[in-house]
Amino acid sequence: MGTIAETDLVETWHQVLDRHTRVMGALEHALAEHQLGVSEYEVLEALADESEHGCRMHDLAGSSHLSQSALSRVVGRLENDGLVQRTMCANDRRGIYANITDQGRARLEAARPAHRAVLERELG
Amino acid sequence: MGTIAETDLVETWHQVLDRHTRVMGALEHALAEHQLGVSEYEVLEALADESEHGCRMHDLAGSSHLSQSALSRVVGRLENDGLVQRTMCANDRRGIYANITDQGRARLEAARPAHRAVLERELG
DNA sequence: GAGCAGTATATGCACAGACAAATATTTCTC
DNA sequence: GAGAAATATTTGTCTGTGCATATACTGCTC
Repeated sequence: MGTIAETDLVETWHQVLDRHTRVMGALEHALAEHQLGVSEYEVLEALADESEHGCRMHDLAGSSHLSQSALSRVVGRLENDGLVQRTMCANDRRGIYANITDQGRARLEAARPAHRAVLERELG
Repeated sequence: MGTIAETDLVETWHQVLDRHTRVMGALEHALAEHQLGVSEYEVLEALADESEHGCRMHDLAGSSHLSQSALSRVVGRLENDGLVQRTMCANDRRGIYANITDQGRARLEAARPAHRAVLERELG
């Protein structure tokens, strides 16, 4: 019995891995046509749901599956592309708010159907 | 209705991502104490289930979630560590068989409980 | 059997990500 | 209020991965 449960567990994990790899690959491919990486899309998605003043980097890192340094670089790329703007926080001058720009919102909305289509095809 | 289904789909994907990140991180941490990466462990695991003569690189790449080049490097590392041996195939001299060594089998068995424990804790 | 398409593997290159350290600012403590 | 501990962010560095390419070999076609 113990052996069977163990085997099932490993099998479950392999299935998770397979699904992750498959969906991730398809997303990368689909988003590339919109000049977006998967991480970039996710950050834009998170920022679009935020209120006016944007979101602190720290909180953004918490809600993404990225490390703080990785997030910093993703936002850096997005800022270079004009999709996000970084502004210093007045209260706490350590903090930095990331705001999605109109251009960022437009890019996100342009890519959203392709993103959704992949999830429907791969997970539905 | 369409909107609700769409939201669920994105949420499902985020859950998959979260779970993947969480388990992956825990596995990396647990296997590090056995001087093994997640990919290295998976390849050893696959080779241990193989018959005597090992497995062709090509087939191994197919059964892993890695690209062909990534697999080549993983096996290279494992060979450097003495856990795997590469032998040319006599019939088809393009082909290369990867065999797990006794040392590789020992390392795998040493790490297996930790691997299983993580899966039980994170997926069970 | 010479050449050519197909297959198996390894390598050059570029890039994204993690960890640790550096920098800047706040908050706590005395 | 001065210094110390804590927090937020960026950057240096290293590693693993994918794509494209190079190399080696097979099998087909003529």
